[in-house]
Amino acid sequence: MHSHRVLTEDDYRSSDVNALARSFIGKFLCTKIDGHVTTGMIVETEAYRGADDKASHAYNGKRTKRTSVMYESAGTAYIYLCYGLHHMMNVVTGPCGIANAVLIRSLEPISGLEIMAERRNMASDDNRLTKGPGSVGQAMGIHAGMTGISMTIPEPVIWLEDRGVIIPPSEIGQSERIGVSYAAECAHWPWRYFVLKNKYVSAHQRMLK
DNA sequence: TGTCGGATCAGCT
DNA sequence: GCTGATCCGACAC
Repeated sequence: MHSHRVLTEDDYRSSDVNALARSFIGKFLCTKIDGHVTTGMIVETEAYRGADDKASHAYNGKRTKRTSVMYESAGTAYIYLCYGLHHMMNVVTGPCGIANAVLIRSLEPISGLEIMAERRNMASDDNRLTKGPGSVGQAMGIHAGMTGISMTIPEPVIWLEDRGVIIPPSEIGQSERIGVSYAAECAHWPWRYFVLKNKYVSAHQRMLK
């Protein structure tokens, strides 16, 4: 119950990015930046599949300076700037060279609430502290300059932990992904996973079930 | 070299 | 519910 197992490359290597996105629900995202440790339990994720997913930055094998990180080994952090101000935290998954990724959209804050609140310029009990991917990046001190770093090396800056928390399948909801309406038929793929009724989950109104 | 728009959020109304 | 903030990557020219 109180084991804190850091996820290893094996935990990220499955080619089933949806299974991984679902499995990350209830895991813990942790950062240690300038000596400040912050952690939060993951309550919302989305899967992106490079090969055939028009919502993915790596759709159809697209490779640019930014997206080259997505082709790195499983357990690499892919972080990019969105709308010029939001730093989006993704975990590269799947076999090396397969550009799958899981976007971490929301956390339930667990520790380091004061530093999170300081970074967010809001009260530590505000439920917007780690709600939505831009908020997660800001609260955790994650920025695009960190893209490409490994989450599986010793003493990582960003990592995931399994703390033995099991979210029952009946408490996990599924829906279309947020903000990808441009992605044609892929926009409707139900590749978003979230903890039902959790107050840190974003965009409740778009839930399917 | 220039233009376009996005895997968003907070603060209003 | 609406809107401004804010900027770099991607691609057209």
